[in-house]
Amino acid sequence: MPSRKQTTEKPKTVKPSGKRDENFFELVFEVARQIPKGKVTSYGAIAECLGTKSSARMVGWAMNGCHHAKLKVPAHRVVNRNGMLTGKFHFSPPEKMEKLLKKEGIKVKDDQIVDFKKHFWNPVVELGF
DNA sequence: ACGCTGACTATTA
DNA sequence: CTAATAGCCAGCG
Repeated sequence: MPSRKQTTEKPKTVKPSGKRDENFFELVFEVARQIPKGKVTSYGAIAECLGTKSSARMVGWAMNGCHHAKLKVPAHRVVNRNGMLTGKFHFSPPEKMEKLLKKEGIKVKDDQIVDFKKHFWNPVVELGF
């Protein structure tokens, strides 16, 4: 095989539309939209899927602009590694988040998802990484 | 331009 | 076991 520069290169999926990672945000939104109903994931999982595992904060921060995105992003399906709805206060109203989760069949107790592992959706695996 | 903050996570004490 | 700290990167004052 030809010598391929493999420095700290991130795998990154190639967009069929030929659009590269315009912004980290778009990529995060895209993955978040792939989350099936009744499933949840963590910022770190998405970050890892993008190749920036160490920058889980950027994922959550990108979510901050989810309202700014053209398409809707199921940010309510994205929680922290503990399954806690840390970002519920960023919703309007905050209770909307757990309400949506419960509506999708996910039980939330004390701002925390019950059986989080059970509903966990790994983008790295599901997207075919 | 510098420093603080933040929807996180992993490691160490 | 829980608590504190470091690493992360971009926006905002």
